[in-house]
Amino acid sequence: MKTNLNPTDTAQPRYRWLADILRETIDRGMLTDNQALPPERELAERYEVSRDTVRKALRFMEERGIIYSDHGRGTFVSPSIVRGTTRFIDSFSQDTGNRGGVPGQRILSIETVGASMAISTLLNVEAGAPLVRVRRVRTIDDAPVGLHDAHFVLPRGAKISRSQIERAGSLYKLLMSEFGFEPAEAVENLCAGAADAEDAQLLDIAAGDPLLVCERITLSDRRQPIEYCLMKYVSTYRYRTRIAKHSGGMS
Amino acid sequence: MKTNLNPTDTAQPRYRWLADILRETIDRGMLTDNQALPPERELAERYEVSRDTVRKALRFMEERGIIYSDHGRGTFVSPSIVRGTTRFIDSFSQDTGNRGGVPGQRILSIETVGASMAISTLLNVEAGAPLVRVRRVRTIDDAPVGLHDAHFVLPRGAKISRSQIERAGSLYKLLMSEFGFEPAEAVENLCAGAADAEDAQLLDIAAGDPLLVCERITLSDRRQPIEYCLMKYVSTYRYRTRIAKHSGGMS
DNA sequence: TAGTGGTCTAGACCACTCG
DNA sequence: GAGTGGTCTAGACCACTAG
Repeated sequence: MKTNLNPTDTAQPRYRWLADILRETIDRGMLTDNQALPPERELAERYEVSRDTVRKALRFMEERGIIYSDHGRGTFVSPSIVRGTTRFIDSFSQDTGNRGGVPGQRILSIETVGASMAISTLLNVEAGAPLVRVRRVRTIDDAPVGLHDAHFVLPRGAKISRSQIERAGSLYKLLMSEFGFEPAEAVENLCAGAADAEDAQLLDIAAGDPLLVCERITLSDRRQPIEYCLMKYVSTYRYRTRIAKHSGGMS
Repeated sequence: MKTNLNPTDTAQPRYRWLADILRETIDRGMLTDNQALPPERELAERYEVSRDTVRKALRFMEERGIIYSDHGRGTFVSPSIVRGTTRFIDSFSQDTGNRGGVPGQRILSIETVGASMAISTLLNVEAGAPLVRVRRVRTIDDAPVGLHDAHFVLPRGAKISRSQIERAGSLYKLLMSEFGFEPAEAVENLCAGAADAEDAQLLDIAAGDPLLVCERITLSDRRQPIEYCLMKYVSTYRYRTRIAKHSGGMS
């Protein structure tokens, strides 16, 4: 059985390899909205893997909103409205890219501040502990759409500079490559707000205009809070998300 | 092996039964934030199931933000900030209940309208096709917090009445029990908006005040769009969501 | 090195859908 | 009834983490 005809075998599990193949088939348009994929047993035979491995690939894709399976009927391609709606961390650049816009940023300030009571509690540090605060204007096609106000803990003595961020291309890439920052999960809290004078000036809108306010806490792989970010978006900005079925009584 | 000592065996799969047990252990506080669960092999032995079944239970819980597993380290209880943050359909009543508030509603109108171009496209019906439109004020502890404006297709000739909704307790329960409405997935689109005169009057705020605007399209099990709902929330309302790690290059 | 989760297999049987 | 996905098993081996 051990056919080593696995062309993309760069330390990648077989189910991921299969998922990539199926994903490409869909992306190429060979399979479109609500069309059925081949049955699991057929995929297993065709790609010379066990049915369990096929199922793992399918579940992997289902979690990402690419396909869905119905008991007794088959497995189908998710309609395009749904596909790609799953949110991931660092959503701004990704979302913007997905929608064909060019994401950009203007760094307003980088400073070390003492943690406020509110933020120190969230980040699980002592009030007054030194935090790095980075404020930025986010842009899409050079138009300002949002303000990001990020607070995070850096290793003692570590510093961060404007040119470093620009060189890395992204604040998060820099934090990950240089400071062991490894986001695993995040919790977001959205609400409506009104622009104050400063927001208005930076976003080129009027004071009092409505804003989408999003607070985020990012957790490390060990589930320690490592970042708090306050984001404010103008009313043209869209936050998309997908809600999967509540398959069971577990809240 | 077939130990039939499965106390909660009401047509429930074994992995769900195990998940329920583990979930209860956590809810009771026997296991708290970031504490390790017993190893998979031990759970398998203790509960007399295969390791694969244990893993299925753990993945089921992980999807719901209750636990997380780290390769080589173990499986741990998610911190409480994260637990219960996963969004499901019919989020309003659930969220409100979770946060200790009493969800309520005031039905403003129930009418049959012709589908607008925008909505007909989304719901995949012809422009002008008859749709049922239900407008409601949602309340928490009797205070108005949001407006829901739902549009959906009903079987030909079917009608819906205020008393029916009130009897069923929930619009969605009624749609599910009486009209074969079976939501499987939904896509939400959030942005900031400003209250117009009518919004303001209904929500007891001032015109121009910021609102959290949320559009939702609900899909059936066959992934046909069955409902469009426009929701507007006052600025004190919080929309919480969890973002899982982007585990892999698949967008 | 010991212990943990991650991947994979081959086969069995059940539950559901649809003609 | 034929075909589909869903559950479950028993065992093997790999990959990662930590003392």
